[in-house]
Amino acid sequence: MINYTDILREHNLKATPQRLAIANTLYTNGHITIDSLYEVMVEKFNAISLATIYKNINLMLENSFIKEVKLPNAKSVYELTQAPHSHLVCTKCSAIEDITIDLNSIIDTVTKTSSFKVDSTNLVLSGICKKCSNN
Amino acid sequence: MINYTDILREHNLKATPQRLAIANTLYTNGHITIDSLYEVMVEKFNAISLATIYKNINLMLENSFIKEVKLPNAKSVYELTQAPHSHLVCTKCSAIEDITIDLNSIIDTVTKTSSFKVDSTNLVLSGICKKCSNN
DNA sequence: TTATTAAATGATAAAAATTATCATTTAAAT
DNA sequence: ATTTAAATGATAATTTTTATCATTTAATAA
Ligand SMILES: [Mn+2]
Ligand SMILES: [Mn+2]
Ligand SMILES: [Zn+2]
Ligand SMILES: [Zn+2]
Repeated sequence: MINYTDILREHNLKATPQRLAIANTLYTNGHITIDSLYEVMVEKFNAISLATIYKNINLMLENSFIKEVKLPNAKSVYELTQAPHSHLVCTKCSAIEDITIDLNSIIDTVTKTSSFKVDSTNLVLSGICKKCSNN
Repeated sequence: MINYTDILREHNLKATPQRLAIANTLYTNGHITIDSLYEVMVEKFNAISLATIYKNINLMLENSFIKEVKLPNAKSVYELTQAPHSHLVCTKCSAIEDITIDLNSIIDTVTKTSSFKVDSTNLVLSGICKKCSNN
């Protein structure tokens, strides 16, 4: 159980018990949908409102405390903001893995060939994870 | 005005006037949201139902006649299925450009370092387009 | 052609997802 | 301890998407 009080405040977010729990849920689960997050949160706060989940997710996104990951053929998942990274998604078991890939050579090529200035990247690779290729 | 009758049928879709119009709208506009597509379609069929748009978009996705492109901080856009390609999105003017990038070296690296078998890629690069960097 | 039929459409209701409102509570700063 | 702006929970409202169903129509074959 990590204490996210200071990090929340650094992102201009009051450190409420609900937000601390959201942060820890994201830390524990890695990537989670709104629905799953709500389910987990109800365990911890039996009277929490779904509106609180939505409001906090939106605020946390605006303040870059979390990031949204849009996946093909699935609902978005949310994660704590970390160093930029890409995602591997298994089409069999839906597992999501983080992976750090150096995209600089690609960005350079794009810059040269299209005169488009790349600021950020979003890469999702779909396929079969290690576990599923064995089973 | 391209005639999409045969191509629709190849995808097991009856060539209705509404579907032919959707296909041509996608061909003309390139990438379009559900809302914009509906607006354009109402011009051509003043009594078209929004349900028809949704049902056709979903069917066309299932039959791979079209693809969905999920963008950061924006609604999904839809496009006719083409050769796999990536997207450039301008954060100033929201313009979307197609770009073909060879990702094989990246896929190879991922396969070797993570034993994950990559089947398909989804890459969106955000930044400033040529037009916006000049203005 | 005309007849047949499964599928598509449009109108609408229903459901699901998200946001707005507001009285009450609370975190954070005095 | 007081103050206050913000957060929460309850709920309504809105938005988005899907389901239902009577009617129409595209595709096939007589
Ligand atoms: Mn991640
Ligand atoms: Mn495209
Ligand atoms: Zn798997
Ligand atoms: Zn631009």
